[in-house]
Amino acid sequence: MATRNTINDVARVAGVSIKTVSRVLNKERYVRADTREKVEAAMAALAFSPSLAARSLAGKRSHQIALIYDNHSPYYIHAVQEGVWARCREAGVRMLAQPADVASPTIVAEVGGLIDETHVDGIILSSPVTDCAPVLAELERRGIPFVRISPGTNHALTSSVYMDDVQAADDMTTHLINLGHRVIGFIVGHPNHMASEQRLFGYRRALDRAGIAYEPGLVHHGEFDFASGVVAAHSLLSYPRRPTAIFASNDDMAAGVLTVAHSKGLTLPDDLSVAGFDDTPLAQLVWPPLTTIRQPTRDLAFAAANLLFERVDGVEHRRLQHELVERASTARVG
Amino acid sequence: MATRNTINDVARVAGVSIKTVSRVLNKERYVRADTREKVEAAMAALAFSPSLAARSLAGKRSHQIALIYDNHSPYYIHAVQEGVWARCREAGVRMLAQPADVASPTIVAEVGGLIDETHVDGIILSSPVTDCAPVLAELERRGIPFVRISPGTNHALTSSVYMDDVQAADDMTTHLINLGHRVIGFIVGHPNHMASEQRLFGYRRALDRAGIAYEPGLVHHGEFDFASGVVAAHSLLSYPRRPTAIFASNDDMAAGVLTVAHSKGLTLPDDLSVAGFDDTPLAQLVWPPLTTIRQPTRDLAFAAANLLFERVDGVEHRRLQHELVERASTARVG
DNA sequence: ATCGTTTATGACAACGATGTCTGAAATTGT
DNA sequence: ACAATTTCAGACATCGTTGTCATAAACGAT
Repeated sequence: MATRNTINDVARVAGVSIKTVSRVLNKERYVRADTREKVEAAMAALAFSPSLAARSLAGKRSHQIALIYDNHSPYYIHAVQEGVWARCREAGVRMLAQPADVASPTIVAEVGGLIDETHVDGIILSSPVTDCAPVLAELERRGIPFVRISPGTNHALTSSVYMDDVQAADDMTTHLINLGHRVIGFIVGHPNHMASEQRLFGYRRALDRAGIAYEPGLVHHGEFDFASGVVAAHSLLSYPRRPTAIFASNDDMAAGVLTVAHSKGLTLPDDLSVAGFDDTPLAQLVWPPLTTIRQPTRDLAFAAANLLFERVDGVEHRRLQHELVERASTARVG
Repeated sequence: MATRNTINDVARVAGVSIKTVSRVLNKERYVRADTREKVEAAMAALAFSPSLAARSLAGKRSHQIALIYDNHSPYYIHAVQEGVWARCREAGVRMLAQPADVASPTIVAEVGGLIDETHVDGIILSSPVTDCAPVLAELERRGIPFVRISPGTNHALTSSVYMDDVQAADDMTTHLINLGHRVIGFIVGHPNHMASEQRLFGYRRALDRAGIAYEPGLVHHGEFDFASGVVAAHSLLSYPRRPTAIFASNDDMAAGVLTVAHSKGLTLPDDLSVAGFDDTPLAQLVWPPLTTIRQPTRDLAFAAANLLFERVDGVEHRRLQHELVERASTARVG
């Protein structure tokens, strides 16, 4: 078992001091071009990778950041991890993916422990941890930089990246109205997620503008999962004023609606239009493929990491565009 | 910004030396009960979390392991991460989730760099990295412990956890035969994954046993994704001897079959039975819900981490049971 | 009572980098 | 040509733990 190559080995091979190797490694000034080349050649020859442990212990940076999430959609988490990871890779920084539970009383201790143990240079929060007040307070107290992906509250607090959930839900509702629908069911998302309220608000705003009265019986509460979509769909489809379209706050719940519709023998989309939200891969795997809102999750995550590395002074917010993707699950009202 | 609490602070508060704190932390012998209690009280009072960087630098262990994957199914990755993470949490070890690309020429350097940078104590490989020969050779060379989840080759090499893919595919095929199907299409998985061959083998074995001739035209090659399922389904459904059932090697491809069937106006499952494999959440989100093989992915991952922590002498293999889950996508032949 | 063994604790070096400081060499201005 | 400045490179302390070794206290056997 070969013993690890250290900065000392590189220094010896290159014929310089370890400090000079360190300078090359960190791209510091005051290294002559030919010296740098010698060192780089030595590093390549030894396949040298510096110990993160030693670097974070001695230096001010750990070259690691953490991504904290508590989200039960594998597709969403996957996209977020992918985006953050891609940016970290460019920056030569390691990403620690850390699941959490916003409902747990120990979440603050866990986040604090993570920071103390790993010395991470910064943190990225994804929904709903973005709006977990105790966690935010703890991060503020420690003065550790962090960026939030799609936060719902305290926008002034820190940098964040987001999309306009209100406008997106408005867009979709308007789209359904333009297809002639007047009785439109809506399934709200998980109460932990601030986006849920915002999407509901967008739905109401579009109805208002079109002069359609808001009808509480057409709105059901779900939890962003398939099962709650099924439950909500059953209620909505047995409501006296049966909707001609159902807009679910995410794709999983929309899939639940499709299943109920199929099991009742409805022909889609003629008997019922169904719309989702997020444009996860699932939207294209179901039948009929879902008309939905493309949420640029991967790009939001990438942008969040970018913002963290830029260390912009003060607070900066970046909004990314959503897009309505029309597929076969919606049609002009029959 | 509070400065980090160190082992020195704990030692001062508890009135002992730092070495004694270290002993308590690592559950070493030779600490009197009352001393241990004093130290533990001090640690709790200071909310002390030891620096992983210092621990891995000074000690032989880093309290970190890496999970390396190259898999394009978010559901699969999610389940694997969950399982490994749960076991790590129990063990007080951090999990580094590391995407990789088995087709990349730099994969060995990346894995080596990961090990050198992070000093990980062990590694868990998931398919198809499990069968990436250069990576396996590098890990062997370094003598770092590793466990593989569902490897396809070199079973003698290291410990692993797996399920019986051949038997599972045989079970499903037999199930379809028992429902009266005689013309059964099969969609093979991604060529990178050894499981693909094994599932094909199980399909053929079941046909043989039932005395049904193997017909190459009924077998199409896919890549474990929805799109390739669609392509394969189109071919199969226009084959002269049109199959009454199609068995896809995973759920995503099965979803592709469903979509093609729906778009051709077939009534499911009466006109066509469809079976999947894996029992990812997707299986229940599509219509009709898929009859599939439940692969205990999360438990396999948990067991893999367990095996790694146990450091069993030599090589150990653990097989977990699969299960045929019958849902509405399969029916007796019409 | 004495000795040997086990238990319990601490002093100090070491891990592999970076930060700080110091001084030599190269460059610039006059 | 000389002083002042900037550039370049190394010596050494340091980060927060664990490993090794030394030693004191407690215990058991004679």
